[in-house]
Amino acid sequence: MLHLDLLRREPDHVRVAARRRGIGAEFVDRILDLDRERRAALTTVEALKAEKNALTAEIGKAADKKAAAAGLRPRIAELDARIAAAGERLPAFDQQIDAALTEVPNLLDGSVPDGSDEHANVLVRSWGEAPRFAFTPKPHWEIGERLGIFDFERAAKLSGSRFTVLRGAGARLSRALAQFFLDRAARNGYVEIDPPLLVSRSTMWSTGQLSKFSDQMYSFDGDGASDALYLIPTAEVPLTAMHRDELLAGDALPVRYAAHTPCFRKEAGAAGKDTRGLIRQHQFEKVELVWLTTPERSFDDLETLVRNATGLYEELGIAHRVMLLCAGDTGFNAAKTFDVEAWMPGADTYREISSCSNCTDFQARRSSIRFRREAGAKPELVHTLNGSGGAIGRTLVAIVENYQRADGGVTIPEILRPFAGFASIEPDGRVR
RNA sequence: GGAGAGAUGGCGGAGCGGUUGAACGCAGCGGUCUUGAAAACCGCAGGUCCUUCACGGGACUCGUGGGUUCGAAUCCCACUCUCUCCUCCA
Repeated sequence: MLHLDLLRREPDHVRVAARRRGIGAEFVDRILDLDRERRAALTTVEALKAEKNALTAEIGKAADKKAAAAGLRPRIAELDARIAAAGERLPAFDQQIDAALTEVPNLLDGSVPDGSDEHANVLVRSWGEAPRFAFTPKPHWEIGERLGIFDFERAAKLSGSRFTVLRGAGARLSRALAQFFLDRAARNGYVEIDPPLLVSRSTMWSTGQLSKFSDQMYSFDGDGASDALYLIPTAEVPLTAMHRDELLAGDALPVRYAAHTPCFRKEAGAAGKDTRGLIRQHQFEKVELVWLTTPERSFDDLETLVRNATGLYEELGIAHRVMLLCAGDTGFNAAKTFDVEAWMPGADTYREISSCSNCTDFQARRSSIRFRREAGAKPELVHTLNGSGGAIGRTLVAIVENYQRADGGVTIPEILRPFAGFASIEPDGRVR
C-alpha cells in the first residue's frame, strides 16, 4: 500500500498515476478528507490525554497518594469523559482510511509507457528465431496426447477442467525442468526455500493478494476467521512474507530466494481463455525468484532478475522476447513489470512464461519489512521484486512445440538432458 | 487430542501497580587514549504516529484484544503463537 503521507504531499502525483492505470482518482480526496478529520480528532484526544497523564503523574509523586488521588479524581473523571467523546470516531476513521488505502495500486515508475492493455506493451529486446518446420507445427496438446505424456481427459475425470495429468516422459520432463531451474537459481546466488503451500490470511493480505484478487484464491475456512488458510497462488507470497515484521541489517541485503512450488488459481474471469492444453491451469508449478533489496538499486536488480529469467530460455534454445508492460497492464503491486514471452509454434505467437516485477516499497509497507542501512540509522522499507524463473508447465509447452519433429516425437534440448536422463521422446512415447 | 511453561528493545535478559520507555550484558554510534587498531574508560542511543518552518512538545508501544485502577510490562479475562511432556502419525 501507499504511504498516506504521499497522498498528503503529492496528491496530484497519485491522481495522475491512478488515471494512467485507468482507474478513477476520486479516492484521493475522499482519503484526504478522512485524514483531515482523523488528525483533528487525534490532536484533540492527545492533548486531553497529556493533561490527564500530568495529573496522574502528580498523584504518583505526591507523598500522600491517597489524598492526592481523592482530590484529583473529579478532574480526571471529567477528562476521561472528554477523551471518550473526542475519540469516539477515531477507530472508524482509521478503519475507513485503511480500507480505502489498501485498494490503491502501487505508483508506476516513470519509465512505464502509457496504454490501457497489452497492445501498448513495449518490445524491449528479443532473442533467437522461431524455428522453421518443414511441416505444420502442432499445438502441444495434440503432440502431448499422441505421445501419452499429457492426459487431459483423465485430469478432467479426476478434477474437472484446467487440470492436467502428466505421464511418463511428461512427468519426468516437468521434474527435470524444476531441477534445471533450481540449479540455475542456486548458481545465480538465490537461496532455495521450500515454503508452506498453505498460508494464513494475514500472510496473504500482507503481500497484497487479498481484497483485490481474493476471487483467485482457494481457501479453507477453518473454525474461525483467524485460522483460515489459503493455497498460495504463487510462491511470491510466502517468500516475500518470510521477513514480515522484521528489521533486517543493511548488509544482509539483497536477500534472494528461489522456491519450486505448485501454484493454485481459480482463474475466475478467464472463462473461455486458453481452455485447451496446459497454458492456463488451476494448478501449475513454477520456480519463483524473490528479492528483498534496497531502494537505490531495486530497478537495476529488476534488470538482473529479468536476465536470470531470460538466461534460462537462452540455454534451452527457445526464442523469446522481453516486453515492458504498459500502465494498464501492470499489476496492482508492481511499479514496473517486464514479461518474458516465449515463442510457441503451435499457437504461432509469443506467450508469457515469466513476469518480473519491482513492487518497490508497496508490499514492504504492508508487510512491514524494513532494514537499517547502518547502525543508528532510521529503519527504511525494503523494495521487493519477484519473477518466475521459470514457469514449468508453460516451458514444457514451449519445449514440446519448439522441439517437435515431423514424426511426432520431441527432441530434448541439450542442456536439459542430464536433468531429464533422456535425449528425446519417440513417437511411441518411449524415451531415448 | 491431554498436561504444563512461556511471549519484554537489533540480540540475550531483569523488572514490589506509581518519573520504568523499561536495569544489566552483547552488538551500535560519538569521544578520551593510541602512529593506527585493539583493550580500557566516559557519553549517546528503541519504534510508530500527531504537532512544529525549526529547536522542541505530545500520544501510543513490553505477543494481540478487552477489563480492573487516578495510574498497568506488572492484577483479571479471552485469543494467538512458541517450547516441554504424553497421545497420535507421514
